[in-house]
Amino acid sequence: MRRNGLKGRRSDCPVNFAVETIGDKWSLVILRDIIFWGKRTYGEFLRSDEKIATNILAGRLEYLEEEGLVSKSPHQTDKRKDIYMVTEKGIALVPMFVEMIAWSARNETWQTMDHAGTNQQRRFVERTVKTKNKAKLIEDVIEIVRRGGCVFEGVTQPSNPRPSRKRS
Amino acid sequence: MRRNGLKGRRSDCPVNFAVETIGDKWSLVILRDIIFWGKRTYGEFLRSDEKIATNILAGRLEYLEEEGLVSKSPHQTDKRKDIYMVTEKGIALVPMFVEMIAWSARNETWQTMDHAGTNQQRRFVERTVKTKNKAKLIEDVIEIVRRGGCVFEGVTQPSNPRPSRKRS
DNA sequence: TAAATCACTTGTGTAATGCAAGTATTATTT
DNA sequence: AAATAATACTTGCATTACACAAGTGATTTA
Repeated sequence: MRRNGLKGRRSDCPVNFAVETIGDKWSLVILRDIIFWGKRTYGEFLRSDEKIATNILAGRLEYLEEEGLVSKSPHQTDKRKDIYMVTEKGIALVPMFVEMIAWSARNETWQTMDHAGTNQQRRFVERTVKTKNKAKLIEDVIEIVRRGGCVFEGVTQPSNPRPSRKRS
Repeated sequence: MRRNGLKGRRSDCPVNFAVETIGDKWSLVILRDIIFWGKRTYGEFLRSDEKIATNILAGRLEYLEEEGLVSKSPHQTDKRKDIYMVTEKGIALVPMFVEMIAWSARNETWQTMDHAGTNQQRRFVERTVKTKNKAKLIEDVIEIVRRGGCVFEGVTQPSNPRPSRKRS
């Protein structure tokens, strides 16, 4: 295999590689929206609870596409929209997502926050903590996502209207 | 359990919680130094390959202590130094570290970088990817760290001399 | 006891992120 | 058909995180 410097990274450490590649404030949140919530369009990402700014979202989607973690393709019927999907490279992050969720769920600070989630979410989070077979859980999620599905089905938010300018 | 708002977080999502809590450019690198390399002092962290700036390191150590991920205690014999150790809350991140390492190791961009690591490192990275029993690997690491050890033994870097000011 | 080490702080510059407003294109409503 | 609305952005500016260089005081070593 032809090796090629540090590619602008601070070191060759795999922990550092992950931190530098996906350790910003938004990349994993966007991938979560796709993998767990089945969101696929710019507008759907914008409507997430975390309220990403429009310019940041545009930049992160461009970055994730460059990194090969998501793919972008035109919407079949609506020419205004593009569809963002997670690639195999992005799906490879599922084990990390599961451990991140399990860590948060075991963290007292998270536990003592208010939670507004559905039963479906609560059950999944609990499963990441309690399962005796994490590999199976991870495989299940990967299979669902490979088939074009997502972990929590049928719950994308409707859009809010925007105030209109009066005509001249 | 008494719940208590979002504690300044953007949402109640466990993925977002992890991103906001440890998703900066340095927290996980410092914890890696403790858990994997057995580093314990400010100076040892400074000498890591990633070359963290002195002020950033001071800030991150303070933050990690506040979050309860590391503990700080005076050095037994050298009054200039403090010893930083990983707490149980920090040890709980080991499964995430293992999956991060496995993800990077399976990522082509990382694979085609130059690697200067030791055989010990290479074997560990390979094990995260190839093991049939990830739970065992994780338990092994946690046990070592709980006993005050680290994954890669006996390899902390010596310090470099600093140019001296002449006396008046 | 001078020099070196150590764990920082301070000052300043740059990069990432955040907010509000605007724009071009396409879709929908009247 | 024309107006309105929706969608996916961009632009300009403010703020926060991180980066670099140079110090400082306490302690240890030569």
